[in-house]
Amino acid sequence: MPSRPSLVQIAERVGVSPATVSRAFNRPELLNDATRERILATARQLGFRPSKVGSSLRSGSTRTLGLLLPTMSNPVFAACFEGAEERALKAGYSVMLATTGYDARREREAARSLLDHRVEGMILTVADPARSATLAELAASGVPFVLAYNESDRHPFVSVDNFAAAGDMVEQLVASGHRRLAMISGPLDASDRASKRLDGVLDRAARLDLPAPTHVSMPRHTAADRDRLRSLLSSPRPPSALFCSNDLLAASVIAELATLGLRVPDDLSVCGFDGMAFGALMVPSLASVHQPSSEIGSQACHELLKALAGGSSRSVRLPHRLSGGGTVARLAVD
Amino acid sequence: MPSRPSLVQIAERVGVSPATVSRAFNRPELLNDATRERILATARQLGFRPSKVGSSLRSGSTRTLGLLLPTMSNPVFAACFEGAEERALKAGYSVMLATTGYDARREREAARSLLDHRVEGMILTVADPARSATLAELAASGVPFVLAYNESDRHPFVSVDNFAAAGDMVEQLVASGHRRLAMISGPLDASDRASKRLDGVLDRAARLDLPAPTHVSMPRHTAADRDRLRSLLSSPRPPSALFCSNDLLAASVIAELATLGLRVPDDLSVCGFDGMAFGALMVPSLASVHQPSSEIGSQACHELLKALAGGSSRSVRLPHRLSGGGTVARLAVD
DNA sequence: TGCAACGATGAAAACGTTTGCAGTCTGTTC
DNA sequence: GAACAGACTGCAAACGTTTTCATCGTTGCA
Repeated sequence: MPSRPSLVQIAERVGVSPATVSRAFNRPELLNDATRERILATARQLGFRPSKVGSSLRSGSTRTLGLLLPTMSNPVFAACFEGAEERALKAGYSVMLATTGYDARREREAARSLLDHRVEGMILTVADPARSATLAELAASGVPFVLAYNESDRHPFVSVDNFAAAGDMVEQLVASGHRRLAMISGPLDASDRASKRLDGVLDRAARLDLPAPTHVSMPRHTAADRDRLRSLLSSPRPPSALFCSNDLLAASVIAELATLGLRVPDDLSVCGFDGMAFGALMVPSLASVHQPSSEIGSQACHELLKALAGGSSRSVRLPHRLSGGGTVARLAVD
Repeated sequence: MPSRPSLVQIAERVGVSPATVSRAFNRPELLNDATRERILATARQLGFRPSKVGSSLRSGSTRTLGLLLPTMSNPVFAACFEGAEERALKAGYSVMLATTGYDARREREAARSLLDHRVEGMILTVADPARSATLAELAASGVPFVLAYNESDRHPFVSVDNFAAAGDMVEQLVASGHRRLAMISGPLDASDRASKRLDGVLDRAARLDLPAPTHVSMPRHTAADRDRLRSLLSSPRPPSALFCSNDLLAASVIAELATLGLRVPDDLSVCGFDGMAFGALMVPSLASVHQPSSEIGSQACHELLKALAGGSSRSVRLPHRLSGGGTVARLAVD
């Protein structure tokens, strides 16, 4: 197993200068056809491919983007990744991915590591853009970045309008005859999305003269806590519909309800937020606010690339869409 | 926005040699306390962090691993990624992730790109290790790699024993009173796992004197084709249980069955393979062969790190586990 | 014939680090 | 007082590229 040959060794072998070998790969049109072929043939034969490490150093450009997302276990972020990756690939960029597990410390470390690798730009989702140390550091570093899913008035982002979207779901629940709602979320301080969605729910409920929806916060983002769920349902006038701040949580809620002997939607309606592909496969299918995750990723990447090309990134709000599902019952009017 | 300072500029600023600055970060114990502090302070103040590009070039080590997986939309691979990432992180490695979308061409391009970036090792899942051009190239390159999910007698891998695992599921189905089985998979030539699982099913069925299970191949890995499903069920003696070669496919099958008016498990039993976390949240919960995806990722990474440390990687078969679920009915004996 | 322009290639510097070797102190030991 | 050890730091080369500038033939044209 020969240690990878370098451009210089190819040059020696072929009997040309390193510059010429370099040109054979980067500016092939500059070379005499015969020379070029001779070089490429030798390169192929020896298994040579130019090292990006060397070229990054010399050119000052790594052609690599950093992606910093909470977790890949949430299909929303997985889709976002794929959207961004595809877009990056088309533009000739590679992707370094790091996950934070919703942990601020890991988030900071990972961002630093990405910067150390000299990624040229970054796409990331943080807990709360207003208080994120990571974001401050990133801004100070001068490396362009675009937020995904977060909303911010200080930094470019790509997301849906969480406030409005949550409100629209309330409206749809009301249209189905529901008036007593509850919002279920994970820890609010670890997700500005969840906060915005809750605000949207409360606001719209108020406008529609609904009784103020209860809010229950679960200890984890994507798993329902059985006791808190039970206590919510045993209140004097329990909700007829549970709006969960994300789809995984909704699925978990439904599963917990089943263990409590409650069937969805017959005994209780449930809906989520995200529109993950999987929701459509559930039986009954999960009602949700669909956000175009893959597009969020690709758009974020697109905006980032604009910045890298010397332009500047704009914030983008992509349209959401209510995807009705079998988990919300149509109630007879009181 | 000041362009990132280099180690040399810090050196000048502090009034020491570049070597000393380098040591402040890599061998701090070598330095006089005062010097070290002066350097680190200036570095912090100017926002300097040593560039991995420079150090990779000089040291010949990028401390980066490549991950090449079919898709992040399948939670199995997402979990595998997270397992590997965590393990890599602990060892001080970063991760470059690329997805192939089950496409051989993209697979090859992505592998090359990772090699160009001089990843020190690679973890990957290919369609069929025996015929993979990517794998051949990779082996020729001399970069160590470990297969995940694939099984091979020529390359190190980490996976479950697909043949045996599928057989065990057959056994469990039989224990629940099922005798007429069907296996549903995606395109076999794009997944050696699916093939092995099918073999396992056929083999065990034969041993148990079952009627030979039908096999239906769907055009896509994770989506059921309605027509093929219908034609399977309208055969003279239709199966009572459908064994799907992965969980996403199983979920899709269940959803399709629902649109055909068939309820699971009352009218038909369904089970999958993967044990994705999500299956447990389905109602009823999805019966499946659980493979420890996160551990597959971390073990693969572990084996890879062993190779990088000068040792060699061994193939590992991790234990599978049948996770009984509500989607398989317990039939009365004929 | 002379000169410009062009095509093809080479020489060398530069990118940001790391590290073996050598050097300068200081303090210690006979 | 000399030799020496140890602590600390500097010098300079090297890693694999890219790119500017220069060079050398050739060709086209006046």
